[in-house]
Amino acid sequence: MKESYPIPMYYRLYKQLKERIMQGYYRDGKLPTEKELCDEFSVSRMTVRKALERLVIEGLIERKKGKGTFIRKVQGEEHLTKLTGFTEEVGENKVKSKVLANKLVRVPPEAKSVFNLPDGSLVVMLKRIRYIDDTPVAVEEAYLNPAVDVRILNILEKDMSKESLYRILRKEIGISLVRADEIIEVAELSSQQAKLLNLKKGKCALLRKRYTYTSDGQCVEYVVSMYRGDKFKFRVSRS
Amino acid sequence: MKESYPIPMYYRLYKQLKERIMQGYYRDGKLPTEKELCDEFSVSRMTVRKALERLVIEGLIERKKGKGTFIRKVQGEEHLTKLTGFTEEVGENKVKSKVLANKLVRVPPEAKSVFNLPDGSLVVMLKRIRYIDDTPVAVEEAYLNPAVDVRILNILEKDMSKESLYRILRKEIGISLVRADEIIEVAELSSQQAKLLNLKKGKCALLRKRYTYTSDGQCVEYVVSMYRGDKFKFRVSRS
DNA sequence: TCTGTTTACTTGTATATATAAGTTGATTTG
DNA sequence: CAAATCAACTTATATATACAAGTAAACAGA
Repeated sequence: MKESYPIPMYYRLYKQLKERIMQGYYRDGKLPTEKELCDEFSVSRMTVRKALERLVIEGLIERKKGKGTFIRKVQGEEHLTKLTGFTEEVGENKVKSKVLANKLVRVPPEAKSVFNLPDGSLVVMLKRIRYIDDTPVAVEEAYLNPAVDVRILNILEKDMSKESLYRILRKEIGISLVRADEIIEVAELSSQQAKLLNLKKGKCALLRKRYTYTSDGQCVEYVVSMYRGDKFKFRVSRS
Repeated sequence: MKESYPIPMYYRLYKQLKERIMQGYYRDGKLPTEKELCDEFSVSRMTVRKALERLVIEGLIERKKGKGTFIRKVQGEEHLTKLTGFTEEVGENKVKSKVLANKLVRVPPEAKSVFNLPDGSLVVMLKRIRYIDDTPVAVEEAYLNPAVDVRILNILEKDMSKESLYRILRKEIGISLVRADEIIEVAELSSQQAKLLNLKKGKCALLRKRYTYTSDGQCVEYVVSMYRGDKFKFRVSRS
């Protein structure tokens, strides 16, 4: 990362506490009080609270007024189940993928500003055809921002025809995905896309652009997906 | 500032700002500075920041150091992070409607079970063409469940070419709409729909089915809308 | 004119402090 | 002994203050 630049204290504290929680340092399931953390790290209470707040948002800890701060047993399960990738959406057993590309490319213009990267930066591009029951239903092009965590580059080495991208980001790299913005529109299949999906050029499809964000608001993923219009519907729950 | 309310100030501020953003109060897409908000609401900067932080997490606003706070609205897209009707989504000044029907009909089969009504019950059906800047962009067929509140029948008497349906439901009848489930898919325009939208039959469009629920879980509205595929995008925020 | 520099304004980080409101256990009181 | 109270803890809310770091426009000097 950008270790040479001054990293905010609350962020370093957040990282360190997260590390400790994941390594089982607080075995009794209880974190020190705010006061104790202030003393241990020689920071003010607000700095401690800001770090703890992030852990709450990620679902790692839970705080109770008058009692203390506790590690959640099912760490963020609820958060994780809501925001899902294709594999989780459809069900692991029926879905297959064919990897068309898994390589470094220059950041595309639509992602440049959300990724907050300079022109010409390299990002991981993963292009896959998605199958359900051996029928091709979508072409998906995902761009992943390695500035969020360098281990994202490890994806290049993986066999992504079997792996779930979101599982790797969450479980292996430990990135907590908390929000996604999607834009859904109608589009016609290009000849290339039509060929990949075994359809005719010009057929209607659902085009979904998705920006996925981590708990600290960094955009880690930009996906452009083309779904067969005759096979797919999107369900949205608003409140 | 000392308030005897049980609801925290930062939360009320967050709610109010959210409301304002939704209503288009900050039309230029820019929020006041922290200082200005401090002065307007007579609170400290931390309270303002805490309110704004929530809006950032929800993806409603975006903040830039040295520049200011900006509303994350992409122009030409529906702004649907809140539960809104068409009028609120697009902005009251630009939208017009033509009423094609406003009458009692038998409950359609897709709505019968969610409305929890016996076969052949009568419901209000409101069919409208929606215009933005005098261009027809959608055909909308709304079914309203009078079992939720009999005053829904009053809609039959209203001139719905000017009124916002959601305003009537919320403000006049006092129904609180809290959740909506939507299904978005691709569809081709029927000859009738094509004629209404001034397009050719068979053109691609976005078909949205929407079920809107009240706070006590009753389904009050079922809407089938056909949006021009070339004019509309749906924006969805997931978390 | 163009190029740095200053200056004012923005958000970001951080400290210190005060008060409120739940929780818990010890202490007082009937 | 039992119940009420109190004291000491916890997190939650809120204020005031300070400085850092980006941004942009005004300004000065070559």
